[in-house]
Amino acid sequence: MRQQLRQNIIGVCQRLFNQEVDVVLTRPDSQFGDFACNVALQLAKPLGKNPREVAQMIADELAQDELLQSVSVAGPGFINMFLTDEALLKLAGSHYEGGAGQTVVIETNNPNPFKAMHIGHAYNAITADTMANLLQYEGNDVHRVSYHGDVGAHVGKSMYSILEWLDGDTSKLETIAIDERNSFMSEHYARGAAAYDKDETTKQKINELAKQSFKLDDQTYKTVYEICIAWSFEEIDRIIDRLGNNRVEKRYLESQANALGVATVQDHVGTVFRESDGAVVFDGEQYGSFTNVFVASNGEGLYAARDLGLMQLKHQDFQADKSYIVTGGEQRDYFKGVIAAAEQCLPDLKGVTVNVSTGLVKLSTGKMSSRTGDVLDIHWLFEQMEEAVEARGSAADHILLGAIRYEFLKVKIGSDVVFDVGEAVSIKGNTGPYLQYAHARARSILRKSEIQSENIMNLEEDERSLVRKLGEYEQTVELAVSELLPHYVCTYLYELAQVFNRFYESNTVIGHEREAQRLQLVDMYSQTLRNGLDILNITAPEQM
RNA sequence: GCGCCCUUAGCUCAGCUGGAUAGAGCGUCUGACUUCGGAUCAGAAGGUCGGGGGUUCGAAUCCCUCAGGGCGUACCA
Repeated sequence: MRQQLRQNIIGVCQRLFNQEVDVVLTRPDSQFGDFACNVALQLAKPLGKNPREVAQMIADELAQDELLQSVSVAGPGFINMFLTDEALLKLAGSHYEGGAGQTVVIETNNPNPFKAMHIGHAYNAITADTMANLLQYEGNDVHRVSYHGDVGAHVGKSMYSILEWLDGDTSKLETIAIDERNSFMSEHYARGAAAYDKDETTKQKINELAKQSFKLDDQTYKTVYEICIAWSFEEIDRIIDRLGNNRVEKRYLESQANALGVATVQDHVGTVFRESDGAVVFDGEQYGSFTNVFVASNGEGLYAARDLGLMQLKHQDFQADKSYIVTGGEQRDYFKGVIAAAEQCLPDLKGVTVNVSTGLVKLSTGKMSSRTGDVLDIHWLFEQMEEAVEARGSAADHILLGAIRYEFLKVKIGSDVVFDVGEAVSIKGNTGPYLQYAHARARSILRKSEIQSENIMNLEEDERSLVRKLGEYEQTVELAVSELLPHYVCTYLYELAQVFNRFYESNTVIGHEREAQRLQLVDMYSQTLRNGLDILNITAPEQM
């Protein structure tokens, strides 16, 4: 429908001026029209004509178009178009059709075991999972995976503290209740991290324990390590579920990726990599990165080498056309280097891996997630949200979820998120619960009416503005999908709900002479709302 | 030092590949309720789009420069 109009305009320009133009239909202020385009401004220069004159010529031709009710020229040479009611209704009823049909892998969460999940992890997981939804909407075969650091320095730190606490008696672990495990782990990590900086002997000891995470050749170590890993993954699954995310179909571990990554690096020393002070490094400067160590001078693989291994594991499993890795912005330059190195070692993977970087999560109270403070523990967030939701008289889990998810998703990926608990659950303004309430309200009207809806044909003024907004949905989803940015959907849904609430404020549905027709509008509206919320994995409730 | 990112209303953010009077929410002030669910709606105040140049018919958007902030810069992940 939109494409048809676009083609018609291209056709007109072709006929009139014999010019190939790229027509972009924009949505102007509603006073101007349903669509606008600026082709006349583009054409004026090559044609050597006055833009308004060109616009008028095009407009005169377009006036014949059966999709259009009226066409006018305004400003410097904009062509403004109003659709016929029929065309507008058709547009409102159309759905975004994808069609990419590629195979895609995306990491939708990657918290490390032995550490507590914090708000940053939640943000990352929600963002990535919603991106995965968008990729599915596009028609791709999407595989959600995760990747976790089960080896290395942080494991050494945790193990140091835990082993010291156990003092040889591994059965002490059984005394830790399920809901205490998360804080148990984070406390020991914090203690180990503190000990690491204390003195040289402890540091050596922890480094040794970190090494053991690769080998697991000590029986006590192995037993404790495996229990803690299991706890961590149970906890991660619980939190992922609670956040409303989809589970992953495959979980990758750094320990699995390590050997393959190191071998790949060793195979390319002298060509892609070079040796320096006994370590193997990649010079990433020309790729916007920096010189980065892939294999340490002691021969052990580092994070970068493991990423190289991981890319190959994913490729073996899925042969994906695209592979998305969603991380914090601080890893942006790092990934430029790793991806450049990977493409040189593994030509099959050229153009496959994409790193999407998110911003930091800050709290409105001013504390930042990079701090080690436990106030940013994910459970703390849940508690805060629960309290706030209950204080407003609604304790439903899906409202809490809608509030959290929407608060994260409404900001553009890449900019920092300032998370304000009070605002997120306020149920007023641009929030998840506002949209959920809007949906419940619309459904309530549909339940309450006792007559059948009828096809609406011509539109009254207020009805028209609602239908116009509904007609923007398909374009919005297309934009969100093509740029992989969920916030477009959020912004649109909020505006849609506002438009409806305005309509509803001054137009009755039930009992009105146009009740049957308006019921159809309410139905279209509630479905659009639900479809949009589905993309965000936010429940559209029947009532609240 | 070098590199990347950011700077829009008091606060938190949008602003669609440069386009028409720069838009929302929160907060503040003023209104609308025997409510088809007021968890709503209407209105007001509030902006030299960090500063300065440039390109263009036209710049919050592109280029240069300066200031301020964040992140990254070799064996952490």
